[in-house]
Amino acid sequence: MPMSFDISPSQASSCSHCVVRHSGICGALSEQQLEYLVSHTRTGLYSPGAQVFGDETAITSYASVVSGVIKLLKVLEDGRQQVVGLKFAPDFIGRVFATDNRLYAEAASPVQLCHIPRPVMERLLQQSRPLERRLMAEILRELDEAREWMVTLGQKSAAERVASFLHLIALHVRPDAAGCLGAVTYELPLTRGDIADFLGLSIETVSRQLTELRRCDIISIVNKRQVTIPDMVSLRRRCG
Amino acid sequence: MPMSFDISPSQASSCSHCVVRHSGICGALSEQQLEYLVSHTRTGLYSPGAQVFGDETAITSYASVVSGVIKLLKVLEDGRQQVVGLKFAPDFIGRVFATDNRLYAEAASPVQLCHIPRPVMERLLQQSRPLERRLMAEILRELDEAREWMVTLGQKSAAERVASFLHLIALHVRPDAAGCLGAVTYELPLTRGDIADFLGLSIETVSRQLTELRRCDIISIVNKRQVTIPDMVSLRRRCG
DNA sequence: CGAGACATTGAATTGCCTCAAGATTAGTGG
DNA sequence: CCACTAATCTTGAGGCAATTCAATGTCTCG
Repeated sequence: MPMSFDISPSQASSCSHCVVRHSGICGALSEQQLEYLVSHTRTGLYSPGAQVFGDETAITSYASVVSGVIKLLKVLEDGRQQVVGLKFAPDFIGRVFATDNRLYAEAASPVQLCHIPRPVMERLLQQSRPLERRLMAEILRELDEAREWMVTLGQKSAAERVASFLHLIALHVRPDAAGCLGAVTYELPLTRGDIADFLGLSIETVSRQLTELRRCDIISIVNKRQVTIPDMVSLRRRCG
Repeated sequence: MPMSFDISPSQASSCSHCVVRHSGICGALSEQQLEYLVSHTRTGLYSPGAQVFGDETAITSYASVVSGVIKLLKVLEDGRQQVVGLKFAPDFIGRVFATDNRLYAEAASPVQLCHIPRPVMERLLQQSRPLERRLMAEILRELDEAREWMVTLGQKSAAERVASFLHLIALHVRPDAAGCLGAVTYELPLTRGDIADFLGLSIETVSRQLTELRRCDIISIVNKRQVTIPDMVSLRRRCG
């Protein structure tokens, strides 16, 4: 089992101007459906490490990330764990058309979620084909990302993995950064331990590779978390 | 680029009793829709190593596996490649709702496919919500499998990876083998090289681990390919 | 200020890869 | 039918990258 701080989410009452309105799946809904959804939504706040969904538990609700980062992880009996996905706002979380979860969802940073009760989501999915399409698009993107990451896990060296991770986060923060010439700066949403679990490396190796990248002026880091990438092209060259 | 033997598929005319009728996605269609589909289907035969779909090429058709095994793989500039998925009958192949491929699809064993032209598939998807649901279910399963495999690639030792691979194939051949007491025998659909690319290991390491499993009587192998697993439980214990 | 979590750095170990040489199999043509 | 070649697989020896173990450094918060 992953470390579970068991911080129960602060439950707020339904928020009419919840960010879910602007989120991924909600552009697919009519005014009326959106009204229905929002009136059945609950906001949850989670501290880093708090468990949002459990493995092998019944699915009672889905969620949409309002802010922060969620890590999806799988755990082996002996405690080894692998982060198999990261969820940023406005991603949707949950296995639709299934009855139970197959992984843990944990807050990586402070997270705000909009919880959607399962029956509500199922009713909307039944009604709205655009919603189903939107969801399908998101799942296909998840599949692409998972396969991309399989290449990193299976083929790349530690140095390349760490570079690929920094690159991945940069693209999430600044989606147009791919061809961007200017510097990109962001706050790392994961601890070294989380990064290690994501990359299939040890904490020490992650740390060493970050140091090496800093030594080569590919990145600079202040306060352990604030990352600046002066040149995305140089970083990309290190991704393998 | 992966080795491309460029064996062009033998094109047969549309086959009225093509196995596509019994395949995964086709149970979701009406008689009329099935008729429409089958009349626009072409059979293709591929030899091991032959490319079915290319990376970064336009999507002109989808396919359904009739027999044999397809490997989906991603390739880095320097030639390293990672198998990111295996497709067995009656799996569906292709990125729906997208315009271009993001990976290579290659025959691992001799393969028979049913090709479905893109416009045909899109029209059916537009018409049939059950088909869309069926496809969604298959994509969700692919996502589950990809994440399961990420754990293997990121966390497991070479010995555990090889055991996990043999276990995976066993479950495909005999889906009920999970709790099965009897022996399971099958023909390996992949070469040592393919297995290595799937597991993120070298060919030599795969070979050594197979030898080791044989030495411990977890498996027996005849003619390099014919694998027998006398006890699935023992094998599972080695999967980590 | 002190405690605890998180991160960095070093030294020693090990698991897997690389390189290299044989063994086995399948396919080919004399 | 059998030698010959090419491809695939196995096995061994040595090297290296990443892990493990251990110690130190840094930040946060009561």
